[in-house]
Amino acid sequence: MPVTVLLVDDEPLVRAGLRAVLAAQPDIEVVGEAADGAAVIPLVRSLRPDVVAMDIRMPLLDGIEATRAVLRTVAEPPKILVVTTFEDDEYVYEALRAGADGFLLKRSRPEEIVHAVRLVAAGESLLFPASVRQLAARYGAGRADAEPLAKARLTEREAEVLRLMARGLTNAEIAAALVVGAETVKSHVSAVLAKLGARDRTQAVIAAYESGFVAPR
Amino acid sequence: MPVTVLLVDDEPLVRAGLRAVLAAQPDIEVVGEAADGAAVIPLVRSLRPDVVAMDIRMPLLDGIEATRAVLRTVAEPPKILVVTTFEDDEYVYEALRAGADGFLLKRSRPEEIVHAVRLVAAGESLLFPASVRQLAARYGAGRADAEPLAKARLTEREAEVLRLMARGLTNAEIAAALVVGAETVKSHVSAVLAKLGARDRTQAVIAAYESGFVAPR
DNA sequence: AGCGGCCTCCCCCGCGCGGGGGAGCGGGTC
DNA sequence: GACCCGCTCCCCCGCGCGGGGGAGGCCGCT
Repeated sequence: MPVTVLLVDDEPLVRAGLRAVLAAQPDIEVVGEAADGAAVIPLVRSLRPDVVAMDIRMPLLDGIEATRAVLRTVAEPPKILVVTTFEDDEYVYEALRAGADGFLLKRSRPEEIVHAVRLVAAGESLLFPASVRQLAARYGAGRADAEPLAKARLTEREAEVLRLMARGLTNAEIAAALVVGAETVKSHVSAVLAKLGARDRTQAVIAAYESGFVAPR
Repeated sequence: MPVTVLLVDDEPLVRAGLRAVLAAQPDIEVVGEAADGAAVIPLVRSLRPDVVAMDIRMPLLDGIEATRAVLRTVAEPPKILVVTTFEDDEYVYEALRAGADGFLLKRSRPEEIVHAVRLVAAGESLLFPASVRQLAARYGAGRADAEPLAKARLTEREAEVLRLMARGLTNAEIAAALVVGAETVKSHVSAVLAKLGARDRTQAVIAAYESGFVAPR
């Protein structure tokens, strides 16, 4: 019986890479993919994978929150293997605290990736913070640009407001649609902008499209 | 004769993803890989690829320097397709100044990646994902969705302004980017809004996404 | 019972935005 | 030459937007 894996990453290219690397192994089977953290829980329920390879920086629900959500809501949770780049160093520990079973650098060689999946599937735990620090130190002398959508844990109401923003509605129209006051909408909009790292509603809508939160028709 | 491609990225996962996406095409052949910019030149000399898919952020020699080096030292240089994670203006312009033939976001969908490789191999140069979509919409099976913008018939300058609007820039920033006055940008924005039937810049950006004028993901 | 998160609503305030006009200039067409 | 069009820049003006605060009610967790 092969190890079944669910891939969760917002970049199709990374998913394709993981799939190519893992599917080449006879004892590993990729059973599904997700592009954001919000889609993980239903997929885990229906596919019941042994391992979830989870990116940290993702739209809608980041890997840390998604890890917490899976471990909190699923009866027999899969092993969580956090897949990260060096920029996410700070978040690695948070992910491990959230209950992740191990982490993996995207820079890893294919053999290491395969090895990591096998190990966590077998119940081993991968903790190599030293190597992460090394890599972070080596490459970290670069930009400090943000991860706008990663920390974006929108509440239900905020997500609803963002959807309406992404349909071109003004605050007043959103208020009418949701049957609340205009000031309330302003509060939600401000919260959305802050969480997305957007300067104005236009940038928020762009982020919504870019992250796949809303899809062009 | 298939298009031959050399993959240059420091992350094996990204290389595997590109390879998986490109190798699935009968008319594209991945002839080699490199993990840093320094290894590119000898590989280009020996493999003579049609296209080099080049990451920007790499150890030893970044993609921009590697691009310059290849174009400076190789007799019949390949097309350089810069593959980048962030839609970062400075890097993009720097890469294009260095002689790159186009750039591609890692967030792009597989079809867009394949399309981009084919286009640069054919001698087309793609400056922005938007132009990729435009070309795709023009040659590919035209969707009815593309009509609002097709009918709008934006002038070149207006299209440029819309592109920058769709990247979240304010009027002042657009003015700075285009090296014109703020009042000029206002005029163009007004013209764009009128032609798109948009009430504000947010609706204009939505129309840009919905029509495929700019590409998500 | 306390605490924190979420949703709701309110104030003031600055400013970017968009509409309404107008105008000069170069290039192309007729 | 007359004409149109695209690009450029300018004026005034109203208003939606977003930031800065604050506040009360509800719920779930501890």
